[in-house]
Amino acid sequence: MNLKELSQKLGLSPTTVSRALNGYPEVNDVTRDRVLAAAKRHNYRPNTRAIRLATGRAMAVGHIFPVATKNEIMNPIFADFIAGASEIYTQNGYDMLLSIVADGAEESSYRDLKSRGAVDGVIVHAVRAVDARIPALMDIGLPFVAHGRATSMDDSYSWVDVNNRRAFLRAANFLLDLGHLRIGLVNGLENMAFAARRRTGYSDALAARGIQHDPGLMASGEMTEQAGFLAASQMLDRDDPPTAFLAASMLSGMGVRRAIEGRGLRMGRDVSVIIFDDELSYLRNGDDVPIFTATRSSVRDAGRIAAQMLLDLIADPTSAPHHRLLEADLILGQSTGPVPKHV
Amino acid sequence: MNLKELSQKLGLSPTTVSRALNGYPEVNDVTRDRVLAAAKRHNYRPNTRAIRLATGRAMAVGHIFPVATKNEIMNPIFADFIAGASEIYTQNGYDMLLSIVADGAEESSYRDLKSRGAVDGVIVHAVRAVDARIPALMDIGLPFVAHGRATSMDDSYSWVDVNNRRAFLRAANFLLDLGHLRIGLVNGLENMAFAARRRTGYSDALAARGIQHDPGLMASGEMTEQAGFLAASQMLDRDDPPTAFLAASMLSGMGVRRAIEGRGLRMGRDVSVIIFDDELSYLRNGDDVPIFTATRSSVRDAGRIAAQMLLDLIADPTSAPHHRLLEADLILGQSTGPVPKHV
DNA sequence: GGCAAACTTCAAATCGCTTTGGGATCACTG
DNA sequence: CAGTGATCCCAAAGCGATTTGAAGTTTGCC
Repeated sequence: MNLKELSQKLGLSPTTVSRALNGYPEVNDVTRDRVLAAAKRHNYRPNTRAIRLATGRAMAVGHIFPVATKNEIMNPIFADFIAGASEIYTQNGYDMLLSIVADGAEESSYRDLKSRGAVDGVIVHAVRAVDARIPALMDIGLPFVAHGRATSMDDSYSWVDVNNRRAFLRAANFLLDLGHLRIGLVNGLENMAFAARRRTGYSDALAARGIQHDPGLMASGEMTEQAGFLAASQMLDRDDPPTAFLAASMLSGMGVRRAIEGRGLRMGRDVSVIIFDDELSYLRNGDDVPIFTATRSSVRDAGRIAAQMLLDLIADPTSAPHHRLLEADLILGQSTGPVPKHV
Repeated sequence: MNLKELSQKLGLSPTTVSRALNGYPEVNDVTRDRVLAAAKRHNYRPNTRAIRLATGRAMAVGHIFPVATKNEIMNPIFADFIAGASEIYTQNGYDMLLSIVADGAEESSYRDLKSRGAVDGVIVHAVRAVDARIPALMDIGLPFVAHGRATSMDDSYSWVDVNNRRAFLRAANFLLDLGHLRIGLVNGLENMAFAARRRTGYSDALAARGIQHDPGLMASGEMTEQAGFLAASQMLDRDDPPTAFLAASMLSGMGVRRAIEGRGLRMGRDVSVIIFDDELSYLRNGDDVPIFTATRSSVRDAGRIAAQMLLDLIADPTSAPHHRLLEADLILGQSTGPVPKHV
C-alpha cells in the first residue's frame, strides 16, 4: 500500500493525503479524519526510502565505534549507552545506524556517511585526550555530539560528559578523610579523555593535602577484571601497600577486590575501594545495598542526553554548540572504611 | 556531486556513467576508465537514499534487541556479536540498523520495518525456548536469521547456534571423570533456548552415570556476577556442598569464584569450576593461560556467520533455510582438578 | 559493398514521497 | 454584485539514482 493507491481509494490527490497525514493546516478536518482512518485501516506506512529521498534528510543517526585492531576490545559501556540513545531515536522516528570501524579509519567512514547521505549526524564515542575525529567532523560539516571532551577545544563543539575530574577528586578526598594516605589508582587507558581527567582529580586531591606523588601507586590500562587484578596485586605486594584503591570501573574494581581477598584481606575493613560505576545493566553494583562505594553516573542517561542533543542540533544546525556536564553521585557502599589502626 | 553533475562534466549520459560505475558490461573499457577516474577525482559517491528508492532494496539489516522493561538487562554478548556482524555488513556495503524495543513490542517493530522498507532482513537475538518472533517473522515475510533456535521448529528457518547441550554435556562429563559427583549448575534464565539446552546437557550427563537429580544444585537466573555469587553461595552452604560448578558465563563464573574464595576454599583445588566462555573482548578468560576451564565459542564469530547467512538469504530469498551449529571447544584452565580426597 | 550482429550510448520512465505554485470554491465585505 | 480573502484541494516538478527500450556506430562476414 503506497500513497498513490491510498489516495485513489480515497478519491483524493496524493498531495492532500500526504498533507493530511503530516499535519499540515491546509486540509479540512473532515478530510483529514477520513484520511487518517483509511491509513490506519489499510495499515499504510509511508516508505522510508521515498521520504528520505524527497526530503533530503536521512532520518538516521550514526554511531561509529572505533576498535583498535590490536586488542579489539569493545567498550563495555557501549550496550547501555546505545540502549539509552535508542529510546530517543525511536520516540522521534529516527533510525540508529551502527558501524564499527578500525581505529584510524573513522574519518573516511564519516566522509562516506556524509557523502552517501546515510545519516544526519553522528555520535562520537570514546573520546581521546587528543582526538582527530573532532576537527575532522567539523571540517566535514556533519553535525555531531561527542560523548566526552578532548582535553582542549572545549566549547567549539557539542558534548555530553561526566565531571570525571571532580568525581575522582571527591572520591579521593573521601578516602583521605577516612585517614588513607596511600591510595592506589587503577585507571583506564590515559590516552582516553575521561581517564586523563580522573587522574587529574586524583592527583589534585593528593596534592592539596601535601601527599607526595608516587608513580608506583598509579596504574593505567584496559578496564578489565584481569587488568585490575594485576595492577592491584602489584601495588599490594609493595613494602608499603596502599590502604585504599580508586578503580575506574566495575570490572576493574572486581579485579581489585580479588587481589585484596586473595591476600587474606577484607575489602572495606583492611583495604578500601571506590569504583566508578556506570550503572551498566549487567554489572550492577549490588541490588539494594551497593557492594562498592562508588562515584556513579548512568551511562544510559548519558546516551539519552547525547541523542536528544544531537536531534536538536540536526533540527537547528545553526545553533550554538550544546554542552552538558553531568555530576557523578558519590554513593556509600560496603567497600570503604577508616584506615586500619595497626598499619 | 551527484550523478547528473558528474555525467555533465564527462559529456556522457547519466545512464552510461551509472553503468560504468556499477560494472555493467555494455560500456566501453576506455569510457569506463574515464568515468572511474573522474568519480574518484571528484570524490563522487552515489546517494544511498536514491539508490534505495530506485532499487527497492534497503541495503540495510536490522538488529532488534528485546529488553525486558522490568530489569532492563542488556545482554553482555550484544557488543561482541554486533562487532562480528558489522564487519560483514561493511564488507558488503550494507548498513546495520539497531533498535532496542520493549519485550513484547518486537512483532510490531518488525512489521514497521517491513512496511517502511527500512531493512532487507533482520537478525533475531536472544531466542527463547518458545519464541513468538519466529512465526511472526515468517508470517510477515521478512528474511531473518536467528541467533539460537527455539526448542521446536528446528528446520523451517535459518539459524546459527552453538551446540549448547553438547558443550555442557562434555563439561559435566569432564568433571565426572575427575571424580566429582555433586556438581552445581549456575545456569542462565531457562526460558532462553540456550540455557534450556545447557541444562539438558548437564542433566543427561548426570543421568548417564546414574546420578540422582538434585534440584538444590541447579540454579537459573540472570548471568551477572552477583547472581552467580548468590547461587554458588547457597549451594556451598549446604551440608553436602558441591565439589564442582558449571557456570553459564564468565560473569557468573566470577561470582562463583568469589563465593568459593570467600569461604577460604581455593578454586581448582578444593572446588572445580567450568564456565561457558563467549570470548567477550572485555571479559577475557586470562591472557595466555585460561583462568577458567571453559567450553568456548566465540560470539563474535557467531555474529559474522549469522550476518553472512542473512546476506545470502537476502540475495536469494527462495533458497532453503540455512543452519549452522557451532561446536564449543573444551579448553583446560586452572579452575578444575580432581575431587579432593578428604571430602 | 551490403547487411546483420554486436557494441556503445542515450532519452525517458520509474521508485514513492514532498512541496511549490496555482486553481476552484465559498463566504464575507463594501 | 463585484471584489477580496480564506479555505481546500490538485497537477506537476522535484529528490538522485536505476533500468528499459531504442538509436546510432562499428564490426564481421559473405
